[in-house]
Amino acid sequence: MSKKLTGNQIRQDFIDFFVEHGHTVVPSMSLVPGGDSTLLFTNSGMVQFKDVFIGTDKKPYKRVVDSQKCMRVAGKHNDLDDVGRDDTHHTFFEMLGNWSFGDYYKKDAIAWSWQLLTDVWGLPKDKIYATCFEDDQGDIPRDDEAADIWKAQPGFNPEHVLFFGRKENFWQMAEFGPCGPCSEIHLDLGEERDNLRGTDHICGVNGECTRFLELWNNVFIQYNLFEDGRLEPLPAKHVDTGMGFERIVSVLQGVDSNYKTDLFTGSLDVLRSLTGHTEKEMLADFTPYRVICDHARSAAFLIADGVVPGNGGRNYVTRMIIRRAARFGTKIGLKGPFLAKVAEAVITEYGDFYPELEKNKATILDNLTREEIRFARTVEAGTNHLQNLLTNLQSSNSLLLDGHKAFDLYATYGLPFEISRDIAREQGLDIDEAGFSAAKEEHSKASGGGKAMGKLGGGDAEFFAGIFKELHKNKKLGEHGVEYDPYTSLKVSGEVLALIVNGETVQSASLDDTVEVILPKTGFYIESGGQVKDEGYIRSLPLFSEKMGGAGGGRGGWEIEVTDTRKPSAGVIVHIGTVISGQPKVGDHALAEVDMPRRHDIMRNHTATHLLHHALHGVLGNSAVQAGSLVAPDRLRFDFNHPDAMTTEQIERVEKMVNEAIAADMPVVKQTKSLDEAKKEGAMALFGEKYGETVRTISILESDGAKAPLSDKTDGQLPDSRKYSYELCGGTHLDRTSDIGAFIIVSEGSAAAGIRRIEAVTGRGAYELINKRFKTLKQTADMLKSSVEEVPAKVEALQDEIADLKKELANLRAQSALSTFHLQLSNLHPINDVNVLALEIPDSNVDTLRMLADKFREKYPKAGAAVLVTGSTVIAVVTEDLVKKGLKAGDLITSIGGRGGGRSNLAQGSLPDAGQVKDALAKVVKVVEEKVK
RNA sequence: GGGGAUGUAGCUCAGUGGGAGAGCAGCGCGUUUGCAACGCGAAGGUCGCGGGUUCAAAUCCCGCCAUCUCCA
Repeated sequence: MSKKLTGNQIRQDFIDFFVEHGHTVVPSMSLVPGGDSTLLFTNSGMVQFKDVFIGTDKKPYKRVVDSQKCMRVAGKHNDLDDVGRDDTHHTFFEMLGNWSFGDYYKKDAIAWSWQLLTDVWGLPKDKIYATCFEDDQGDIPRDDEAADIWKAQPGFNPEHVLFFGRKENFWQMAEFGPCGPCSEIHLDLGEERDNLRGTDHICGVNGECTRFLELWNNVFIQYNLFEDGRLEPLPAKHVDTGMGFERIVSVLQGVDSNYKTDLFTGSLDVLRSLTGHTEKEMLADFTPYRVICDHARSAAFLIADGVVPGNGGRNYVTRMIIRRAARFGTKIGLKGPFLAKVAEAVITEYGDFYPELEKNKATILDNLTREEIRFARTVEAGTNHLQNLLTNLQSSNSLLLDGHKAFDLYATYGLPFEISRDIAREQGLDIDEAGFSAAKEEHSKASGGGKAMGKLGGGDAEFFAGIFKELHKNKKLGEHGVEYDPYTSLKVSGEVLALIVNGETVQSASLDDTVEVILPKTGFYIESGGQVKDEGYIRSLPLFSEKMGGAGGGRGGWEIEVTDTRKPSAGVIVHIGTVISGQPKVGDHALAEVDMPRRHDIMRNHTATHLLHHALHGVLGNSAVQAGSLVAPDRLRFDFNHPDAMTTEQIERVEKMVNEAIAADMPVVKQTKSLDEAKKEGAMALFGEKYGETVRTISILESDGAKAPLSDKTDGQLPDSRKYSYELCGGTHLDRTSDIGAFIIVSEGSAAAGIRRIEAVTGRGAYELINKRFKTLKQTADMLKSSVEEVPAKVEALQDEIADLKKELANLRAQSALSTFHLQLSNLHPINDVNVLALEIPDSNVDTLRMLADKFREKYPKAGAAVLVTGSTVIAVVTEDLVKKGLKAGDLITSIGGRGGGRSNLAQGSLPDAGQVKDALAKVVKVVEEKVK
């Protein structure tokens, strides 16, 4: 520990050490776990190897070393509010790990841990403790093997082996399945690091204070736990280790806080330059600094992995993290967006090891600033609402703001509780915190707190794994199981290996049965990467004899219509369909044929999707990355990160670019190569997608090489031409872009906050759309008696004409109404000193009647009453002095047989029977006479 | 995925079933001018979209869309 290592060196030391011991370096998987819907974020190193331990995935290597990005933020207890209040917790952290998949075991794992910690990094041997497993329930044997290995390490104090029970030292992934004992390495940091010094507490390994630090966990996966409680040794034993990167860095740099390591120095310096605090001032109120640095780091990594702030799921977590950081920023006097500056420091610190940060720098900074601005707006609007509430509170002589109301501010207007409380307290008021919590609880329940997981049970997988084992044993299937080739084998013949009806294996199926069929090989595409599954047919083939009237036609011939294809378990692919003729039997020879026209439509849409993706980058910039995709036969849907709606002009440019690429007849080249190589060449990979070691790449080439390869190749050089688009993709694609035919964007809209969605059609779909639209247009042109080109001008002229006519008509009607009205007005004879007018004005409307009513009142500000009718609409107006005498306008309407009401001096309604207008009007005079008598 | 809120003039918003408004911006005219402002006038609206209830809907109910927001 003489010279101080940097964080980056420490990470590299770890990796180098295990590479020297034969490990392969594997890059961290994305924070968004691919193919695992049960997990919000990658939360430990083992996530990307989970399937290896379960046995459904195999890797080409047996020893691996990595540093895995992890997020722990939305667990059972939402501990986000606690992160940053102490020196060890983070939302984002790195987990260093070395792995053995059925290769080395406890002996090497422990010895290497010891060597790395003591020889390479020089930690004091007498301060290191190791815990081993001893079952507190007495069922599982004590892990003496590990304990003995520890005691044999040179310089290790044998008394430092301690035994703990299931809670501390037994690891299981789930209720059942692979599991095993683990051995943790703890470090005694010395008495001075005991935060509970002088109090009565357990001071030891797994104790209560901070003196002993858990550094590294070595998990030894050696058992398989069955549902009946049976524990069987696994044939292949694994090692899974994890060391908290930030912890080891703090130890090796001799600091008492993760936040005092050089991992955070850059961020803290930026922050201090913004606040103007000295280091001493900063440490005196360290929490805001810790929160901001931690959250800025998390947000930067999340956005780099495509998780932009939003209002649902992972995106929501990103938003909460950013907003919490922004809130703590105001606590140390920061005004306006500042997180982008902190994130820049994060990118500088981590960019070398995690190139995705550098690559997405602009997106990261932009998203942070946008979210801060959005948050500021939300807080301002929320504060206005709060102020209204507080003002009401003060005028009602109350001091405590109702908790439900405060929660409403939070849940509906997004104003954080702390901000509400601070503002209230500034005004000598407070908020009912208990009521707030109660409301929160209610809300949490109302929005589906106890929602169950998806239907993805493990039972299916076990059932099919059993079938696979059986078929493998009988040499019907190789060790890789059913051969899957959706690219070149669209017609495949083979023996029916298994039939499953109603969840049970059967020897034969009958007409109309829904059946699952396993064949040795298939070309049916399994839904993946947005591309939908294939449909098609499986038909019986005559086995030995010559053809008997074609496939499915002969005696014993049968046919199954395939509607779905799935991979329920490693090595097994099932075709799901309905028997539409005959009786399929296990052992029959069959031909599986993909519905080719449908598949061809899908391929057009998939290749077009890649062209669209590229065009979006060209028009909107590289931050417009894919956020979701659907490739169906009749349409394609593409979601991508973009903050604003696209303009019509942008949409047109994108559409044009894609169609130009189609017209250019570009070759589409499919290759398989190593993930590393593809990434190095700059192939676009998708967030949240799980890739194996070898990947399939789709390149669309800008210019046509003379002998461009047109089908899958596993080696060889591409012709010397630039790549127009280059993506990792397992989907099926055309050989040339011209095969797409045409590409039309049908709609552009919003899919979620910050995510836009484009829907488009190609090929046949595009033709149908064009045809339909053209027909409509032609029809319109015919109706307008114009050419298609002249339609817009014609319609515009028509609209203008209609508007003019409408105005003119309205004027004429008003004039005519006015003249009728004036005529009557001048002939008015007062009855009992009241000027009564009852008048029908044909072809008028409410607005005109009102206007006339006003004129009436102008002329007779006193002692006037009028009823005006047009069609079934009636308006009554009465001057104030008469209202006081008891004549209300609404009553006037009802008393002449109408329905309606309004204000006392002006009412509006209708006469139910249009034929009775004259009678109704005749009544007016009588009613008025009656009332004002 | 679920709960809540919002959608009215170019912008910020008011308008709790009966005459669509204010402030700012923009336009015209005028006064004044050190900067600037002030006065007057006109214009600008499918009240998000679609149904329903009602004599009558910006307003009430239902559905959809969009935006904001919380929860999982």
